[in-house]
Amino acid sequence: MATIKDVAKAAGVSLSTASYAINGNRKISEATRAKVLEAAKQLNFQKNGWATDLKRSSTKTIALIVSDMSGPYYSELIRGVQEIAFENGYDLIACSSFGGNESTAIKFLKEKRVDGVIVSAHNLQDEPILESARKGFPIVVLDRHLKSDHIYNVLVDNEQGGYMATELLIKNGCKRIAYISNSSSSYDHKLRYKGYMQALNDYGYKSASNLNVNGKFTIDDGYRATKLLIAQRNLPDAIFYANDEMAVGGMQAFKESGIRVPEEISVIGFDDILLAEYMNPPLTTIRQPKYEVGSLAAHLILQLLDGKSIDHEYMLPTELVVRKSCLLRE
Amino acid sequence: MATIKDVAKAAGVSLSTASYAINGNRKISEATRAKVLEAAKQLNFQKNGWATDLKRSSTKTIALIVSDMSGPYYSELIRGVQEIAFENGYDLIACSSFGGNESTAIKFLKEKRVDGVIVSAHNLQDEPILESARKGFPIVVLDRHLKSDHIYNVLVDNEQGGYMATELLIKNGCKRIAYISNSSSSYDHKLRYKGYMQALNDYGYKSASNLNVNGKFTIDDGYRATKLLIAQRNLPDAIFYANDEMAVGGMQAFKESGIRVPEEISVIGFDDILLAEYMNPPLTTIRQPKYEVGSLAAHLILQLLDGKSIDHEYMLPTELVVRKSCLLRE
DNA sequence: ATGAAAGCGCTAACAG
DNA sequence: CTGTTAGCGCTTTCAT
Repeated sequence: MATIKDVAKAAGVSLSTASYAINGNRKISEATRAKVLEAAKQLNFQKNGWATDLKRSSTKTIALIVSDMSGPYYSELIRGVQEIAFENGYDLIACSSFGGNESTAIKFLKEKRVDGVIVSAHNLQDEPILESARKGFPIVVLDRHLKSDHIYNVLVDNEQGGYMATELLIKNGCKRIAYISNSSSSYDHKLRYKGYMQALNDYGYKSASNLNVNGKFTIDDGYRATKLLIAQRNLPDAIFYANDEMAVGGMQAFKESGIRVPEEISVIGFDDILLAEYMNPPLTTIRQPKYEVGSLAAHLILQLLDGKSIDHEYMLPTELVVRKSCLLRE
Repeated sequence: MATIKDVAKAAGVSLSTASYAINGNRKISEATRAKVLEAAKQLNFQKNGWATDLKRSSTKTIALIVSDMSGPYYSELIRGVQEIAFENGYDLIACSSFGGNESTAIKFLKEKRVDGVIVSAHNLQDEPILESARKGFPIVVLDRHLKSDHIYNVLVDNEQGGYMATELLIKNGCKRIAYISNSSSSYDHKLRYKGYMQALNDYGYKSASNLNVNGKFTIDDGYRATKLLIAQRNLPDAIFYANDEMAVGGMQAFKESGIRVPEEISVIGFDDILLAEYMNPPLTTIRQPKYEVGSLAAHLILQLLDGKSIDHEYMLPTELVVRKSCLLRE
């Protein structure tokens, strides 16, 4: 691949002249510029942006690390980050933490210099993140609580959400309310569970059943967990799933078994993914302000890059979205 | 931020020794290594991976460019690329072409050196892609036909898909079949349309109506286009939407207007996004082999990077997925 | 086993 | 207006 050196040689000018010409610096004469540009075209020259960044000591790009670039969950979040970054002349690149400590994510945290990083990946441990935080390299973490000088937290009030979900079920007249989650519960899921227990407690109920399956909060995991529950033949009258994807899987399982939602069992999810609205029946759920989380995170990074000093913790509320998957019993 | 230079100084060794120690080269004595590592820890040293890449002339990462990182469409595709890349020790980063010629995408094509690029973004013009193609920098394009020495195409047989969709409708007994798409039709959408017209022709039908809305193939655009069609009060008995998202919007419009799908009107989409299966009624559609496209693209990049010489064009078939949104009329 | 020095591709301060 | 030169942070050959 041709370098700027080759271009300079071909055009018969010095390195710097070539550089100036290519970057449109005005002190180069039209004639020379044309010569250089022509040579560049001939050689099919493309500049190596990382070399530029190296020189400039800034990449003008921020990285977003997600646990699964391909999941339905991240859509809105990404949009939030994207828009803010773009408006401010920053690039956004996303990479996944698929592969754990060997993952691209870790490399971006530790090696590939970007100006800032937003981390939303529960399958990443705390240490690599903590170790990566350093002055001049702002990190915003989204789904966990991490305290460190150079780490900032954007949190969603999962506990409140869990509480609201459970309370709705209770007020609807459900007596036996189960919670289905994942055994390797992440920070936010633990809080949802806490909210669930709190509500139960406040109203003098106790947990009907509390199923933790191994898995990754996917549709499939929800399906399997629910099948298990059905097989045990002692169905509660409502289930609070730790997230929408699991709820979707659950509803599928119920449909297959001829159990009607919400007539026979109420279902509530968490997140409000796109799918939720289109389910049959439409899924009642707790909405996370995903777009807001994303754009806030981007804003914070930008402010930090700007040398501003800001709070270390931000908490955003959740919102109950009532649709048709929960029955009002009398 | 501390550099390796600082570490070397702090440890009282030379630059090269520090580098060797940090990279685990065995010719460094245990004592020195320990000293260096200690200094690195003290200074919170993190190496700059781009500098390494610059030196090594390889980044071991491939970039995936998509038109909308946040859309529901790309999930499977990304997974396909991700898995293959990861298995082969490559990193994957995704960036969006949001912002057109100023976008991060263009920078990755032209400036930020990665080892290879996969492009799936209809909102990017041909030129920047063509201009970026050069020896030793493989580009695989997914949603368009682009001929150039260093560009490789992975295509899905959209025409066949369009044909199958239309044929199903015809065989189901629909007489008046409309096609709803986007005016700025991209390459693959044109082919879908061609398949549609071909089928109509083969069976001696003609197009009932052919609505092109301005927009971006989103749920919302489908909704608006359908509302328009409804307002015109001369509904066809089947609609072939250019993609699932538009079909979803269409079904929403029908529901609001009290028009029953499929009893009063049959609906078919294209892509088979996650949502399709969960619609009410479940959406009949044409499946694109998204995962396969992604993994094939990744494989190609890897082979090219390996110096192998391969075909320039690959065509994958589509598949009809019959669900409940099309009525069998007699 | 360790260090000096060249160089990856680029920019920019300085001199002319 | 153009060229010389130092240097961004790192690896690696070659000497010692």
